[in-house]
Formats: sequence, structure tokens, C-alpha cells
Amino acid sequence: MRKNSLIPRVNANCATCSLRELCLPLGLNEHEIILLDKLVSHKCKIQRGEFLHRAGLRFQSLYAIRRGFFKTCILEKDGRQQVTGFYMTGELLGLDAISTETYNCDTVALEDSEVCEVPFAKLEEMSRNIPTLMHHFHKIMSREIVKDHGVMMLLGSMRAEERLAAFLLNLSRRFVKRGYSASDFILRMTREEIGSYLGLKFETVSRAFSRLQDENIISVNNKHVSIHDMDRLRSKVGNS
Amino acid sequence: MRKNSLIPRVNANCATCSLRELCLPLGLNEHEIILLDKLVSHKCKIQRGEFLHRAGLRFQSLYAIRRGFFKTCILEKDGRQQVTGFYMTGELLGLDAISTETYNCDTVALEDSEVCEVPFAKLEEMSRNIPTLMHHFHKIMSREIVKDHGVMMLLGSMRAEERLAAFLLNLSRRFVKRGYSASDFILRMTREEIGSYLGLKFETVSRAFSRLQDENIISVNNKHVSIHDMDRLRSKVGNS
DNA sequence: CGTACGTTTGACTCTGTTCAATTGCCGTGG
DNA sequence: CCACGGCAATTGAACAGAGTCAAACGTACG
Repeated sequence: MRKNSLIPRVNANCATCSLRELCLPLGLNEHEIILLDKLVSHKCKIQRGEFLHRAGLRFQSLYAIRRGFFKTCILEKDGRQQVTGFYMTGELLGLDAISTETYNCDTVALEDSEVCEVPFAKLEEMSRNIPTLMHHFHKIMSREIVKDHGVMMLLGSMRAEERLAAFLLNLSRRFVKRGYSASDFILRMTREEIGSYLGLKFETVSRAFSRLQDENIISVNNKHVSIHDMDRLRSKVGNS
Repeated sequence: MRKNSLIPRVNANCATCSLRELCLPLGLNEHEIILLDKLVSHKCKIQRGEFLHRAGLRFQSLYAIRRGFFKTCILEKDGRQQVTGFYMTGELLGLDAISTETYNCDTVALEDSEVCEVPFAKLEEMSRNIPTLMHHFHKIMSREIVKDHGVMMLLGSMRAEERLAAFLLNLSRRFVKRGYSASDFILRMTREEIGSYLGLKFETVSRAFSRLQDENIISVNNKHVSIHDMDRLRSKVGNS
């Protein structure tokens, strides 16, 4: 990655990493985890607002998020930008770059973060000898595809309020998995970024927030969201 | 797959298959292709309108399309349906099922088709010994993700006419790769299916077709499309 | 403390949806 | 072979939801 950056690097340590459930090594034995430690050679810190990488850069590594929050976005020649995903602790960045051997999206930290660099060639080589690793990796890629199909569903057939409800429920679910509150969280992204991801203008996002708040389903205070009535929020999705 | 179906099976033969450029075996030597032949044990024919598989079925195999045309769609509990993709000769079906070990979309032939069954467990096993096969497979999965991001872009930020133009250009490009005309083709899907894929109602799709025809960019006669002015069609995409 | 940016809200516009009527196409059966 | 029925596609008119433009307010950061 960014050769001339000052991002500090230290050795990773998968064996003690608290992400073991979420990240790659799921289901490996102790010996295999030690091997993996050698694969994941470096951690690096990315400050809020910094790019992990930009579209066009040559692909070499995937990045597992050890801590933090990222957005990925693609940019059309005519200047339009589209946020293609938000990624949090334990998730894997860069899967889309394998096909072209070039990162084809910008990846930006939305809070101070830390990632583990996973050199892809080494990952492939190692997975030849560790079938469970290979299989797990395939599942992760496949899950990414399923996730994208969900977003396509959302973009293709839901209206503004439904989209926002689905988005909040998705975030909530992912926070829970990581041990945080299901109903109380801080949004790391702006209304505009949410809008881009959901195919809406930021004013529409703001209005949808306000409407959900007026109905006492959630309360919003700038970036802080509290879900008061999870069931009614759920019922917002899929009732058109 | 469908144990009690009457779909006839014959041995596949990758070595002589005309899809070598598009399908999995890209870049393999003769010996490896023979191995692959043993992997891809069966071809089967699917008639127009038939399901290759339905959502919920246990996943075991990927399917390479040897000839034909498919749509994949997901169904929400509330009855909404979303077409998530159209697949043609040389493309690979079932990648989304790896994550859950269950097909999570319906896959329907839109014309009489023929697929090669690729047992996934065997594919993984074999790719341990053939690094190029593994790498190529990773690229295919990654390409699927990139493609989905493109659709998200389309759904998130284009208007009706742009979406249709982008759709037609995409089809055109894929037909060319397969040796067909870039400017003259038969649509295998209905307006409703196009609409579902593009996040539009079928009336809107129909109107967009008519408008492009009125501008002499294309001509449409039911399922038959001719592109008259490729450049102006291209300029329709990305000018809002 | 002040500025810049993000957010909210209102009024108006416009694109796409909805509802409905009509035409065209294709396969089936008389 | 033609007539019929059903499904797909086209087109129009009225409507609604999201977009646009603009103003005002809050918050965060230097």
C-alpha cells in the first residue's frame, strides 16, 4: 500500500486478536493461527478522514478492520459519487480489487481506525494448505455478494423511509454482533453519505429521520440515534 | 441438484468446449483441463421457463452456462420480487449460495439452455492443486462484486433513461464478447423483468424505450432491439 | 470566538408511479 | 386455417414521492 505514508506499523497477532469470531481465522486450530499470524504481517493505523487506498492503485492486499469504521465509494467520470458500502470492525476490505488487480474504489476511514494488512498472494498460497481457510474466504466473498444483492433490493424497490429503516436495522444488527447496544449508537457518516448509499438526496434522508422521530420510533440527535421501538421500525421495512 | 427431475445429463468436455475463454479454465494447461473435465461431470439442459434451482435449496454446485440465458431473483416475505441479475453463456451461477450453503435466489432459464454442473467441494479441492484455477475463481467472484457495485451505482444515481441506456450497452458488450452483433439483439426478458432489475416499473421501461426510439438512437420492436447510434446511446449515460 | 460545514425545514418542481384503456403478439384449440 | 384468449407492451392522464433551491439553525473545529 501507500509506500511513502507515515502510517505506523506494528506486528499483528491473530492468536490474541479479539476479532477471532468475525475475521478470517474462524475455525482454525492453534497451529494454523500461528501460520496466519505470519501472513497478517502488519497492522496500521488510519486516522479519521484518511484514505486507506484510492481507486486506481495497484492491488496487493486485503485489509481486515481491527477497529474503526470505513466507507468505500466509486466515482464516475462525470463526477457522480456513490458510496458502495460501510465497513466496521471485523470486516474485510478490498475484495472488489481482486478481479482487476487494481483497487476500484476509494476507501476512507470515518473514524480513527486500525487495519491488518493481508497480502493476497500469500493468502492464496496459504489457503492451499489450509482448506478451512480457503473455504472460509470463499464464504466471505460470497457473503459480500449476498449483501450487495440486499442493497440492490433496497435501492430497487423501497421508498425513502423503508430504506432508512432497513439501513438502521442493519447497522443495529452489526453493532450487536460486536457487543454494542442494538438501540443506541453514533452514526459515523454524514446524511449525505447515507443518502449516497441509499440512493437518496441528503435532504430526503434528513426528512425520513424526522418522520421516524415524529412517530416516536427513534430519536435522532445529529449523529446520535436511539431506537425506541424496534418492532415498529422493522414493520416499516416491507410494508409498501 | 434436482434429484427427481428428468433433465438429461451427458458428460461435459471442457477441452473442446467453445467457452474456454469465458468460463473457468482460462489459463490452464492441457493436463489441468483434463482434470477439470473430471470435475465438471455433467451437463444438463434446462427448458425456457424452468427453474435451475429455487431459493432455499441446499447448495452443492455452481453452474456454468454453456448456452442460454438466465435470470436470478430474490423474493421478500412481503411478496416483492427483485431480479438481481441476468446471466448468459460462459457465466457462472450460484456464487451467492456459498456463504449460506443454500441457494438464496431463484434461477430461471429465459430461453432453452444448457449448464455444466460444477460440484463446489470438488472445485475447492482441485483448486488446492491448481493455483491458477483458484486464482481465476477468486477473480470471478470478485468480478461479481464489482458488477454489483455498478448496479448499485445505476440504481442509486441514474434516472430512467440513463438506466435503460446503461443496461442496453452492457448487454451489447456482453453479446459482442460472444461473437454476436453489438447493435442487433433479441431481449430474452420482459419489460417487467428489466424494470425489476433497473428499479423501475415496466411502464417506465416501456416509455424509456419509446423515447430512445423517438430520438432515433435505437429501434425497438417488442423483444428485438437495434442500436442505431451507439455514441449517442453512450452519451445518455452519465449526463445528468 | 468565529467560521465552515452539516442538518433541518419549507415551498415548488419534476420524474416516475398508478390506474386504466388499447393494441399487438403468440400459442391453443376449434 | 382462423378465431379466441391471455399475456406483454404501449400510451395517456392524474397523482405522489423525491429532488431542487433556498433560508435558517446547530455543531464542531481551528
